[in-house]
Amino acid sequence: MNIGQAAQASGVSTKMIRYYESIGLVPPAGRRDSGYRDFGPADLHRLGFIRRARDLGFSVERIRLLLELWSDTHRSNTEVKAIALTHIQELEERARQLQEMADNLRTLAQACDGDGRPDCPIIQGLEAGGEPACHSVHPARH
Amino acid sequence: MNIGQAAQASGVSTKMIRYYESIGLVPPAGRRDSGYRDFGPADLHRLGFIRRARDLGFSVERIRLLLELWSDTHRSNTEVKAIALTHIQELEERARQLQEMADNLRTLAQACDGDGRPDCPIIQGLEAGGEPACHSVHPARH
DNA sequence: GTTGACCTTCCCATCATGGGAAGGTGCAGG
DNA sequence: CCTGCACCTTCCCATGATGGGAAGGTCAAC
Repeated sequence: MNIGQAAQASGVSTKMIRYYESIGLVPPAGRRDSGYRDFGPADLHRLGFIRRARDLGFSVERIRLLLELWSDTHRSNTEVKAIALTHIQELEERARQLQEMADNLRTLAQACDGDGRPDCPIIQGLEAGGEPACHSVHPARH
Repeated sequence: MNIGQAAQASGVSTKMIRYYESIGLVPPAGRRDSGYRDFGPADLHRLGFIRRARDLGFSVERIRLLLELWSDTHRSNTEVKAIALTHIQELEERARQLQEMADNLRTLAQACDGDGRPDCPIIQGLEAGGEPACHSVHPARH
């Protein structure tokens, strides 16, 4: 199977398949005499695993861990679950931060009539935004 | 005022101040005889505007628009509000996608006991994840 | 044998940010 | 005056995951 067909079957682009090979996330594909890569069912299986993990937002490095656990028949599901729970927390933290930005901006936007006059509370909020909007330092606080 | 002091006062790192200057987001700072940049109150004001906009998740290009509107005394607040509302939608869309990933993963994780056995529904879900997971919806990268 | 679709490698771009090297400036203490 | 240290300058490189595109080889159908 050529790389294009493997891409279509797995849902991973040809660019990404080559990239994953280059960083060792998948083993080097077999080659035909022509130099073309040749993919078999096991390769597709692995690529599908990777794509589903990416669809769930896992980073490449986390996927590398998951792949190791996948191929380890003596793995403990405790480790897998720990990775998953950590990832869930990170996803929710990022979602929460984005939503917080949206909420803050909406507060500003609600004060703006948008009626065509030059007067604009949104601009004013950015201009002199009260406090330094507690950003960089300690994101802990829960 | 040196760049380090401007950085502390505005909450924008020295690296970022130079970068913003290089891409024309802020005008070239004045220079002393030594070649050191010299920042005045107007520069700090602009840097503070930029930092607050970034804290709200605006991209550099959007900030460029906002800065133009800021300096345009005849601006209409309609435009500003339109940018803000568009941005709110994008933020909430991204937050929603992240939360959806978290929810999907949590569904898998809840099926996993994490009791130390090799059997793991999370790995199984990644391995044979049913549907091709609807590829058309990517996390938006602007 | 030609054509067009596919493959190969290699380099470059993104976006916002930081790291670090090599060298100049400024100031305070001996 | 000299030394040291903290700061400044520019320049290059790296990130993470992805795509674009060029230059050139391969394959299959007509």
